[in-house]
Amino acid sequence: MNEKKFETVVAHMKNSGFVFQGSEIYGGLSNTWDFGPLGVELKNNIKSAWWQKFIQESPYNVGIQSAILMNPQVWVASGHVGGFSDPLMDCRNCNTRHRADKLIEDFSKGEVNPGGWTNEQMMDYIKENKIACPDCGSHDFTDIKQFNLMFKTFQGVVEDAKSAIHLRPETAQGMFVNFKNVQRTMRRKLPFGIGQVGKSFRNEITPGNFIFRTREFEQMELEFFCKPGTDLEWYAYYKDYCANFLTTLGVKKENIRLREHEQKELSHYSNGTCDIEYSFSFGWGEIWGIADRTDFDLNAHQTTSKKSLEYQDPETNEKYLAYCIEPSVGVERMMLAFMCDAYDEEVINEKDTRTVLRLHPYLAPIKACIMPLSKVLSAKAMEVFAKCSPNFNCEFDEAGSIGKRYRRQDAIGTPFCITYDFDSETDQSVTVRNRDTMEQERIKIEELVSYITNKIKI
RNA sequence: GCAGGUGUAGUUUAAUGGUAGAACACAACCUUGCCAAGGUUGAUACGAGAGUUCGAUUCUCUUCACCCGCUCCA
Repeated sequence: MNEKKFETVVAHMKNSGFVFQGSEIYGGLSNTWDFGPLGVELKNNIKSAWWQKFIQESPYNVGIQSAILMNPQVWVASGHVGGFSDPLMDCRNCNTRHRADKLIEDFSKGEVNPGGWTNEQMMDYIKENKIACPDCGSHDFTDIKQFNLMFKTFQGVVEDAKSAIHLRPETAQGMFVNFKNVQRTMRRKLPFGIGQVGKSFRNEITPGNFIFRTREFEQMELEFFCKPGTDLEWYAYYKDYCANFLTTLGVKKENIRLREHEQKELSHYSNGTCDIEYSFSFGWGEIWGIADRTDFDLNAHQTTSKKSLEYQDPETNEKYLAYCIEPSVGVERMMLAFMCDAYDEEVINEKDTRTVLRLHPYLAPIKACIMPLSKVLSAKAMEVFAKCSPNFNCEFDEAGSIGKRYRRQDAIGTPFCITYDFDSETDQSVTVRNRDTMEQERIKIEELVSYITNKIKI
């Protein structure tokens, strides 16, 4: 996607009620975004599509909702406390940023491991060995600063170290720590999965690209547990399944690719990781990460909590830790991909273009707009609205010419426009116009709800 | 966080050391009977704060936000 189109899509989202800048009347807050009336509908639809496809329709999977605030030990076990804190410093000469530990590792060709060092130790080592900036060769570094990806806050009224807790940087750990609870209460046998949709928080050093990388975001994660040895099978299955999900709901095939991580890129615990990337204007951006995490997480929690998280196979009675396949996706990123591929400007003639948001009907914020052909028909048309509104999200519009009202709905992705005209009273029917085919159909008012309902399913 | 650029109605923009015009969009009324028609009227802006000045949207500083680059990976 080219930059100009991306900017157009972003402008359209801001102008039509999908996204607003966060805290706008106070001058905003860096990289925060509020979702407007249309944005929240779209997001909700994306989330319920995911829930339907990954939880509801799956014979294996169930959902949970775990707390955002978790026991600090969770983040010790997951590696977020130790591993997600990077010692960073800037080169004053060329304004590039570097990880101090990486510079030292690279300099010593892997012989020195600064893993447990303090900032002072690292700084001393860099000065003693005259390590230069890899980009410009100068020696003018700022002091090392620790960046921890997790937001810190305090539980209780006293702000002391004992009550310090973190906002979760991912939802996954909520599933791992509830492995036993879910398995026991839902009487699950392997394989089974636990899914969750919810907010996560990361104090990103470099957020940006509109809603692509923000510090507060929403994830849809599935932790799918299976018997060791069957993991690669499930890994392959979910790669396909996730890609299909995207294309079914309107992402163009040519705009996504599956990028398998190379061996050296893989985490030490992973048997395979694959990113589903979308071609944004700023390059290929990851929207879905599918990883074979082996038994790393359950093992880590078992060790740290000293509670057994083993599964006892009911047939063989053997005990083992389940392996885990994790497809993890960001709601906002997915939303951005859907918006980019849905946005279309149809040229009618030299002077006139029609902006159409070709969102999948399931995702469309508004499913139908009911409009009276003339204002004298408003009261009758309102009755049609009242009939529809309990079943799906719809809107009533009587302002402006009929053509203008069609265009307004096209621009926000509404798949159906329902016109109540002067014949409607006598034939008890309305005209339903389809956004994509532009075809019009005469539908009996009493069949209207089931007609629309059938067309907005996945 | 560092370096560079930007900041005028909802959007796109014009002009100016003497406090702002326009187009589209929006609202009301008239008109209109299935794809952005027309008319009348109306509301809405100099990102915020401080300084220089008789006076600042314009000059200076600070701050905030946005865009581009650097380590990130939903």
